[in-house]
Amino acid sequence: MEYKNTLNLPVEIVPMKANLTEKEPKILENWEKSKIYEKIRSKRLGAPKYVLHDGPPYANGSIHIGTALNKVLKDVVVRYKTMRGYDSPYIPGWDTHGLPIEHKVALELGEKIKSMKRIDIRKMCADYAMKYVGIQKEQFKRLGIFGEWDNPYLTMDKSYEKAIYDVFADVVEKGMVYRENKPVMWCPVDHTALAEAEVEYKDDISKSIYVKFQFKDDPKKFVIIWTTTPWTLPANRAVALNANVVYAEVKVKDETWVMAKSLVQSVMEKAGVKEYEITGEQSGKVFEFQKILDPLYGEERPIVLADYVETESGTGAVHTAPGHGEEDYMTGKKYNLEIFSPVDDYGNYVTDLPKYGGMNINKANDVIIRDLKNNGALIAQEDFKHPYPHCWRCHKPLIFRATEQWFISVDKNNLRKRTLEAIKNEVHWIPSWGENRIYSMMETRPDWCISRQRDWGMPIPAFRCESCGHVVMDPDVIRHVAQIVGREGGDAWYKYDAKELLPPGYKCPKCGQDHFEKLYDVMDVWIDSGSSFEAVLKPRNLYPAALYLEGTDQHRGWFHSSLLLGMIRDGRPPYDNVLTHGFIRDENDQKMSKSLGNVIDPLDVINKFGADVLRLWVSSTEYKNDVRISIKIIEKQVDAYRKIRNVLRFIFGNLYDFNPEEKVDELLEIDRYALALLDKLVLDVTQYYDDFDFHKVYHSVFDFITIDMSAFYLDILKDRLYADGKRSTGRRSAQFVLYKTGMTLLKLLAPIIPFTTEEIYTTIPFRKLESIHLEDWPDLNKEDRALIEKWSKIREVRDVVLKALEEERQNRKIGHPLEAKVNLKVDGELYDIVKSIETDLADIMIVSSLVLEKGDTSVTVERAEGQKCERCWKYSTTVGEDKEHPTLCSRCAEVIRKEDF
RNA sequence: GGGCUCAUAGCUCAGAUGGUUAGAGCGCACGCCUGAUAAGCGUGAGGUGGGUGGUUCGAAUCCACCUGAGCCCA
Repeated sequence: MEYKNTLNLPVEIVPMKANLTEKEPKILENWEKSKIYEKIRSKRLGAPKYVLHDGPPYANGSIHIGTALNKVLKDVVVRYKTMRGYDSPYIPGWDTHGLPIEHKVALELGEKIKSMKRIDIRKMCADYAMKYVGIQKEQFKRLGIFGEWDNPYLTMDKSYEKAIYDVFADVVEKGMVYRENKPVMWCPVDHTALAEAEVEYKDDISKSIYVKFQFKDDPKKFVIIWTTTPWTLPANRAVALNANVVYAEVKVKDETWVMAKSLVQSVMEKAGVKEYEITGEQSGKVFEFQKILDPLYGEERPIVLADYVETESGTGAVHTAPGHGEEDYMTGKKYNLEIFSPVDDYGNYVTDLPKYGGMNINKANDVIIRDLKNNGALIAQEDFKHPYPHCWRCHKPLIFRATEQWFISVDKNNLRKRTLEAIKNEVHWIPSWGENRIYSMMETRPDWCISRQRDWGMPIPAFRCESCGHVVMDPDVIRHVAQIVGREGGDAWYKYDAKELLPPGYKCPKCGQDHFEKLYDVMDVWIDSGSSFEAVLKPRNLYPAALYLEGTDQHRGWFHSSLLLGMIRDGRPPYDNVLTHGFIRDENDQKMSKSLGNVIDPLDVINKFGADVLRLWVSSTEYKNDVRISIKIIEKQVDAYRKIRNVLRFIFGNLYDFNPEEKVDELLEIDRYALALLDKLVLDVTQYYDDFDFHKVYHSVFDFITIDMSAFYLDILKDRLYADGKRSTGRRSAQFVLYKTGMTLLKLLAPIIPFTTEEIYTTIPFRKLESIHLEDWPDLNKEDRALIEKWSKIREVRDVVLKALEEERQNRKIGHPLEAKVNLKVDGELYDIVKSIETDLADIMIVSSLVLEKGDTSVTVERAEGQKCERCWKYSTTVGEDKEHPTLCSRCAEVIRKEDF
């Protein structure tokens, strides 16, 4: 008789080879075909809601690893909450307006764009966005993200666009929108405003000059400023010093020049002054609000303080033209200076500017330098090479030029204060430092510049009266336009003329006339996405959201804009919790970049290893900080995946003849211990999911699988499963625990590896539902603490025995542990513990026999007595006793006789 | 330059309130098994806790500074 055939060896139900790249697409297909997501949704209908509101990624390219990280994290949250019994819908969205798309379209069009109508450019932008919405959608689905992919939100949806206007009308109505000059980058050749992304920096040579500004109450005292843009001097409104720099008073002939002390020598060399004397020094602070006279016009101007004034070059003093520089503008706002910008679209001074009106600013440089020389204000001049912004299209130098922009005031109606309080009191920030981060941003941020001189976005619904020039920004008008936009989309602004967009009979509130022109700025896209709570959540009755989950860059981005708009519209944040993740770096902690060649493409990972491997990687990281990825790191996850899969395969392979409906009357102690460990695992893992600590889920499940199951429990179980009678108490007890463990592990892992858990769930014979993702979370049972403690002591004894076995293996006394007989001595409490399971000790150590004695702890190993049983491979003195089965031990002989082979 | 953040074995991570020789898994090395087999089991070697100072009887844990890295501003 071939005794091997009488063993209950595992049957391969779950194949060892994962083959995810082929299986996952098929599972996806099945999900779609059987509408699993819809079934999940309807199963949770009426349950308490848990709303994770999706922040819209920008639709201008394939997904990258960061997007993948973000979406997988969201999916894990949503799947977990769903299994816990919440109604947790996920409505994915896309950010579709904005410069990056318009920029790409412009690149494709080239020169042609200059002759195109706005509405046609917009059409191309919309097409471009739609193309990538489609691409990204498929990529997200392939990652295993569950959501309403057939009904996502797009910021260019008509209904969404209407919601933007509804929010905006509110902002206007509350008096928070104003219009003011602000410098933007301007190309005088293409006469258009440019965004930072459209600017290229290259070296340029500028004329730098050193100019004397006389103190008002001392005609012999001057502050010396330095500038590389003489043409901005006519727009000068102040001189800025640094409060933390020491300024010297330098005697030059009968004059006193003020400049940074550390720069005196170099300035004097440039000015060709050989004889001078430092007669005093002052902190920059003391000059604040002193009056100086402008050398071109003789106007009185204040001295102000600004910490961007540096002493690397120049004089430690600069003039300040708030209409011609970002920093100057900030200083201008701070000191309430005029934002003066006397330059037109073509780079010429406006005609009514005294002295230089109508002149091109490039020519004006020389004229102004000459004038300064003539009136004695110029003390030095040189060429200065520095990086300077140029137009991406015509490659000519740009200028800063103030134009009319729209702003949302952050301080009107106490908005900033109320928002700061809400940050502290109404939102839970995870990790906790997020609160501090967004708080200090909100505390110091300037007013929100919301207008962009572009075409691809939501038009700012402003009209200008053709009679009196009054600019209309009226909430009722906006709501009227919103109705039209709700029907026809933002394009309506370009399709219809002003009369058709305004309410019938609308008259200018200033002059009573009724002829208007439309203005053509569009909104900052942060208004678009920041309005999503209005556009997406409220209509679906999902407001406010439980959670926003994005990268930490969104503390200034989406969290920030959503918060401000939420505070204005509803007086509360649109979210209760904000969870942030870090950024992805390579294994050397460097950021990913094409030039470094360290970019990992999520699609490559999916195509090579499978989405579940990528998701397993996500779950393994402490994503609240930055995380690392590389091929090597992914390959580690492949190993981990194999281990998990193999243990599940072993578990279910031993359950081929198990029927969970049949009662198992009695559990062995070690089996109850295994269940206690499982109970503890479920409790721990649940807590970790609740805390969004997915890496702890990963590690605790993985440790359970490898340490508690594979290396301990399952290894010990083999003899019982294989060699005991098929229906014996021992085998059925083990199978019951395996069944519990297997099903529980599938559920615990389902949010992380949805494909594999589904594959196994639909393969094994125990499935009750159509999909693992329709299952509920495992029950939470308090683990048997005493049993766990008792057995952890037993396991310590086991470690000592194992070590002794290893020694004798090295000494060639034994090979397989079943060749050993162990003599174990322990004392005290430990003896009592071990004694209580004495008959199982040999099996627990996986040796053929074990003799327990009381005494100082010691382990000795000798060759097992008796013969090796041909069936169970244990050594036993009972081998040979049975006449019918002379090569079997008594246990096996009995099993054989009882079972019918 | 400013705000926030991170830095524990090759890798991924643990390590309330400062207190015995800093832990786990993976990987690696060596060995066992060949009835989980492109599997399984055992043993072992790996850490000046980024660096320098300080507080303390005592610090990976508290403080300061420095270095490197990241996000957001300027």
